[in-house]
Amino acid sequence: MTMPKSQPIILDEACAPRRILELFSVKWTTMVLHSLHFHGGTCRTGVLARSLPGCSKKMLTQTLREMERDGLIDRKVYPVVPPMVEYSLTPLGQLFIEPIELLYAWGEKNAEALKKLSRRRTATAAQKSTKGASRKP
Amino acid sequence: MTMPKSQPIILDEACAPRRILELFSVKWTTMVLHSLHFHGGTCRTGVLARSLPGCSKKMLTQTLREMERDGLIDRKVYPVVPPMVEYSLTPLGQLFIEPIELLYAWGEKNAEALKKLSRRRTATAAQKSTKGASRKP
DNA sequence: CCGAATCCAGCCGGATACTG
DNA sequence: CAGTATCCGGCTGGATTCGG
Repeated sequence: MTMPKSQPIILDEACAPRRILELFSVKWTTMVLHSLHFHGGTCRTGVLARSLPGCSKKMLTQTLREMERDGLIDRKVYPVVPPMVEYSLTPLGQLFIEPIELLYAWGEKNAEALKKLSRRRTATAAQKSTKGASRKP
Repeated sequence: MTMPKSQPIILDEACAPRRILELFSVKWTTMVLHSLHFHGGTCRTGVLARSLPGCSKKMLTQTLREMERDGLIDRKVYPVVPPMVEYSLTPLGQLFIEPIELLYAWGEKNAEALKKLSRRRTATAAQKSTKGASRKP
């Protein structure tokens, strides 16, 4: 009766599940959380960096800043020389460990089936047109 | 003995769990899978589009193409007019439904706690320098 | 209704150099 | 060691237009 004939919007931008899927889609975030957890909930910048091959220093710093702003991690600077900085999971960050580790375990369990997933550049890499370069001759 | 003193790389680029986290980090992919599942495993482009507010047509098409290439979905074109195209989950795609729905449910269950996650632009939006624009006046 | 092609501003993200 | 600042090529992705 009151149901409109059109399809309902099932992934409203504000709903919690969608925000989760979006958080998971922020590059490096889940991996940082996983790595932090793996190291006991706290670890230094360098260790974090070394555990994330493929993530540049710049990317790592940016990600860490964002995560700090979002309340997922804490940053503690020790006034020593050479400098030492430790990142640790906040309670909110810890909350995410469960689903992340679940996903992680699921990945291990299904490693075989997942080999079929071939290339995975980063995202969309399909709009290379046939032209190459001619913009400003 | 053979263990090196340095920290091990725990998220090697080739390991299955990492590839999963990366797949989840590809914008729209999990949402498309979820939406497809929600609609019974198959649905038309338009319905898909309407269920993903915030996703432009172009993005949707690109994502669908990538997913098709990766074997996550199938695309079927009906030679009718007006055109009708249906996308459906492949067995590989179906495999992902379980963890995605788990995550989805987890999000609903923890909706309260997740409200703390404030802004979530898209990813990194922190490198705005102080300068603004002067390149080519 | 579904999608391809084109245009193009704006950001992404690596490399590098520099501070403390 | 940790982080910032700057340069800058190239991809991202929205808007629009055309086609069946």
